[in-house]
Order: sequence, then structure tokens, then C-alpha cells
Amino acid sequence: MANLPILQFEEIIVETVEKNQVVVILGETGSGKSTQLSQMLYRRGYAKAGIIGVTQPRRVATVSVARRVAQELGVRLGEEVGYAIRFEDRTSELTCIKYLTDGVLLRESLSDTELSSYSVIILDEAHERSLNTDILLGLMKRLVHMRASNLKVLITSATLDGEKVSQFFSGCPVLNVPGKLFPVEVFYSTERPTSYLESALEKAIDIHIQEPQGDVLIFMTGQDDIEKLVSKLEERVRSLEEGSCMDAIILPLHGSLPPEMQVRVFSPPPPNCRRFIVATNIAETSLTIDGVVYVIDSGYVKQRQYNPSTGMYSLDVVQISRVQANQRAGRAGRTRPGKCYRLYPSVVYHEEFLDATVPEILRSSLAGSVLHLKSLDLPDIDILKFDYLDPPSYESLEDALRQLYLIDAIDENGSITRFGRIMAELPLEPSLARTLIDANENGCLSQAVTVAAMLSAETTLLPGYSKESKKKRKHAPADLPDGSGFGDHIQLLQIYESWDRTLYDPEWCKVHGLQVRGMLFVKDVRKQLSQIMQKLAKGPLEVQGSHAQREKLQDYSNLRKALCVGYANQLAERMIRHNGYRTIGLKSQLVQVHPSSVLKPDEEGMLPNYVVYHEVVATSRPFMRNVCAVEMSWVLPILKKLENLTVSQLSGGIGHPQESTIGKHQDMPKEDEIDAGAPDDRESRIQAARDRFLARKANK
DNA sequence: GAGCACTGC
Repeated sequence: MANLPILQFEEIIVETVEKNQVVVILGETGSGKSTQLSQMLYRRGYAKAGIIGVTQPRRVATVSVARRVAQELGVRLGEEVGYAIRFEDRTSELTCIKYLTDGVLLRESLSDTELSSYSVIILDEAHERSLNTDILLGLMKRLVHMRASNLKVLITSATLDGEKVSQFFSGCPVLNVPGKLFPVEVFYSTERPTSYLESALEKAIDIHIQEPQGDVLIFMTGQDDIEKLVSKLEERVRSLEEGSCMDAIILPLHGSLPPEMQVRVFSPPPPNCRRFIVATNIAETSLTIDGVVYVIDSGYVKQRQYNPSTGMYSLDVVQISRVQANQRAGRAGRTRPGKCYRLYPSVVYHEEFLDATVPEILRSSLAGSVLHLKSLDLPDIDILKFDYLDPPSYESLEDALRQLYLIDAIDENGSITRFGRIMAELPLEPSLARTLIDANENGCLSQAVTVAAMLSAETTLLPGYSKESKKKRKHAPADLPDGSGFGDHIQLLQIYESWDRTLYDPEWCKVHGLQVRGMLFVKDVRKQLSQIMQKLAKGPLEVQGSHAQREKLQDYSNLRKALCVGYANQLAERMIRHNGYRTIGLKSQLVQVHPSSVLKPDEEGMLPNYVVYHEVVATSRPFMRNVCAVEMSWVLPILKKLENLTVSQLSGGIGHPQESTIGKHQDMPKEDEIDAGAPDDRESRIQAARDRFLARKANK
């Protein structure tokens, strides 16, 4: 601790904080800012009038940093120094320094808008620009005015981004703290490779033959490429002449690997052996691997982005930013001087790469964030005048408002409703929160809570798909329930209920190919959601499950109806005579049910006329993932609501962008880009749907 | 038939 670079700057940091309410600290990796800033301010008495809060974007980091600070101060974790992450609050009335995820702080702001228990708020790793951090930055900007006398705000960021943050906070001072990284020599390719997989392979072999000991970290975009490169590397290493170079271990590293496979990268290599770690950007920030001396950077990353005009997410391979490239290079210099090989020319880095990664707030659906802001009841605020570091597009805010209106979170004037307030309290996407409310009114809350919890954990439930692991597996997993033909939500419910009936037997999970950890997480989320509903819902609450639900031949109609109400903004109609669907909304999209879905066609081979979907993701084509069959009679009220929707009223002013802050945005839709045919198209579709419904009714 | 980077409440 004594030789942390930041400690030499203690005087100037403290002095700057004394004189200024907001300070930006630019600190590179290894500067010690995460552990030392809080302690410096603590020493100067800033914890006397309130808590020093430090946010982190990730849970693991939150806990480990808190643990270290407690150790350095010689106190017991949870007393003077504590942390709070979801499901785990280790703070007490003694706590002066509190580490927490940005999500938890945001949630605290719901019940205490002014965050009055804090005297200092440090937003650490702000350069990562998580959605939560960006909302917090906006809230801080308001808060420093409201609490001018008793709140200090510190923001830490990466070098390239500091000036922007400073400008956002009226030109507040920026302090630069050097890091403790070793120099990393950067090499560029002379041209862009035709195949960056091949090019990474050649570079890795070159290093292995020519360079002294030291591990190699290779950044690729996804599981598929990683597996390919791992097997090619293995092959090439094997073909090298025996004794011509040291041994090699080749390890894949990505998020869908089971945890026990991920931790393999932390055990040091045997002597005279070089490790190649082929990783996604999980190795950029989330996992730090010691012993890496060489980095090979493909220059690409897989990024999820939301298109507000279609309501669709897509997962695209895009070029990384300069901040990201530097972060990757820095991974080579943690233990000694290193080398970074960029598989792209220097001109690409300088002229094509963006300064910083496009922040999440510009790449996500904003329904949840807008609802959060609405529920804070900030007096002079409408969503448009809210000050964001990077303001989202007009289209994106409009999309959020439309979604919120369709699920009754805001009324036709854009004001938050009674439902909206309950929804904001639930740690769920708005559509699932709405589902819980409807389910509570219709006696199937217990089921809905299960579905919501299962969806929250979905990615951690199944071990990552891989051709390799499929081959190696000795036994195929036992069959899971099939959703009774109604689709994936019902299947998720049935899976949990089956496990529940075994009294949470871990063996059952293993036999069925489910991750025990994932299922336990579902159990936690279920409990949390039930408690929140218990606290919020007026009227009778049905959490345990009634007898009606346990009927043998149930069609889950109450639950499916609740899902239909909640997913009113995620509705699709089957096209005539084949199994393709069109989404129902502002702009209709052609989509298909994802082949992994358990939704079943009827005797004639036809899928249901209407489904709701959890999300549409465009991969090779646009697919609806997690669908649930719904009835036409539930859909009609939604169609009617869609018909009468006027967005300009929802936003109070959003329809006049030139008069609001929105006018500054670059991606305002131009007149000719607006799909003029859409309303008529929608009209006729609604009419057709109604006609079909009436015809069917008449037939009965 | 298709296949998904990473977080978080």
C-alpha cells in the first residue's frame, strides 16, 4: 500500500476536494484509486456527517475492494467499512465507508432521492459508462446543486474521457494520477488481415517461437472464434519440433464457460510452459490474469445494440474504441514490461476507432431508466430536460415512453401511474414488473414471480453450448418439461416447479443439465420479488400458490394473460398460412420464433395466432427468444390502445424537439425517414385482426 | 431449423 502512486497526491487531492464540490480523478489501472480515495477522505473527517459511498460497476469488485480497505484500516468488514450488493448488505450503523454497485445506489435513490445519508459519493470506473453510472451522473449533476453545502462528488475516469466529464460538471477540476503499469510496447500490422483468426494464430506462433517466457492473452469476439482458434493453436503447437520451444497450455475464456473452467486461468503455469489464453472482452475488465506479458488484439468486440425504431436488439461485431484498445494493451504490463500486437494498422487505430466505446445508454432500451426517473418525482424535471452526459436520441426516449404507456406505467399525459410506481420498485424489466402486478390481481402471482426470476437468471442456467462439450458429455441430460406447448415461459415455470418439488435437490439440476448456482440464484430472486410485492401490493397477495393452480389439467391461462398484459409492447401476430410472425408496434418487423423455442404447432402444423416474446434478437435473422402463446381476446385491448396512442402527449413537449434539449441530438429522425405508411398499415392490420376475431366468435 | 459479448437491481 505504501508505494501506491496515488498516495503522493494525497495533499493535492484533498485540497482540491475541499475547494470544489465535484472533482474528476483520472487514474490508470494500478493507481490505487479504488481503495485509497475513500480512505483519504475518511482521514480528513468526511465521514463525520455522512457515509462515504463508492460505486463499482461489478459485484465481485465491490466485495474485494471493500475487503481490502477493511483490512488496510484494520477493521472488521461490515463495521466501519462495508459493502452492499444485491442479496447481500454487509453494512451496519457503524459503517463510514460503503462500497456498493451502481445499481444498488440507484435503487437507494428511489427511497431517498437526495441520497442524504451520504456526505461523499465516489463514482468509480465511470469511464466504463454503464447504463446505471450514466443515470447516476445525471442525478449527481442535480444533486450537487440541491446539496451544495454538504455533498462532495468524485468521479474517476480513463484518460481519454476526463475532459468531457469535467465539462459536464461545469468545468470542475481534473486531477491526473499515474498508474503503476509497466511500459507496453505496441506493434501494429501493416495491413488489415483478411482473417483475423488466421492472423492471430500466426502471431501467437511467432511469439511462442521467438519471445522469452510470458503468457499470451488473445482478444477475440466470441465463443465460436475462440474454440476455433484454440483447436488450431493446439494443432500448430503439437506440430512444432519437439524441444524447439517450451510447452504450451491453451485455455479458452468466455462468459458462458462454467465458473470452474473460468478459474483455470488463475492457476499459474508449470515451469517452462507458456499459457495462451484466448478470451472475449471478459479479460478486459472483469477478470485480471497475472503473468500476461503479450497481448494480441483483434481490434473487434461483439456488442449488443438496441434499435428503438424496431424495438430489436442485435448482436454485432464492431471495431473497438481507443480506450478499449489501450485497456487491452495494458493487460500486458501488469507484472513486467510487455508487448501488444494489434492486428490492424496504426491508421485504423488513429482514424477509424472512436475515442471511447459508445456508452450503454445509447445502445439500450430506456424503458426501465425512464420509469426510474419518472418515479423519483423530481419537481422541475421532465425526461427530456434531464441532463445526460450523452443524451439518448429523441427516438429512443420516444420508444421508452410508448412502451411505458402500453404497459400502464404512465398515463396518456406521461405521468407515472400507481402501477408505474410499483413497477419501478421491482428489480425487473418493466414488462415483467407489469406481469407481476396483473398476476397478483388474477391469482397467479406465485407462478409469475417464478417466471420472472427464471428469466433473470436464464443465461446462468444452462452451461454454455459448445460442439466440444456436447461430444464429451457422456449422458444426454434428462428431458425437461415442455411448456405444455404454450411456449418457453411456461417451460421455465415448469422447470422451477419440478425442482421445487425435489426440495431443491442439486442432483436434479445436474441430471437435467442445469447449473445448480443458476437455480439457487432463481430461488433468491423469487424470494426478493415476493418480499417486494408483499410490501407494495395493496389488497390480497397470493405468493404461495393456491389450490386452483395445482389443478392437473391447467392451461396456465391466467399466467399467460398476465404475460400478455405485461408484454403488451412485445406482441407478434402470425402471418396467414405460414409460421412467420410480424411484430405489432410502431414499425412492424418480420420475425420468427427461435428454433430453440418449445412452442408447439397445432394439429395442422400452425403456430398460435398471437404470441408475446421476451426479446427479438437479430443474429442470422430476427428471432423472437422466449415466446408465449396468448389468446386473441387478450390482444384486442392492446391493439385498441396502440391505435389511440399519441406520443407527443406522452412526453409533454417531446413532439417539439426544437424547443427542448432534444433538439441538440444528431440523430433526430428526418421527415423523409419516418415511415409514413406505418399508421395506415397498422390500422388495416388491427381491422383485419378484429374481423378475424369476430368471424371466429360467430363460428362458435 | 439456429447458435449469445458483458454487466446489474
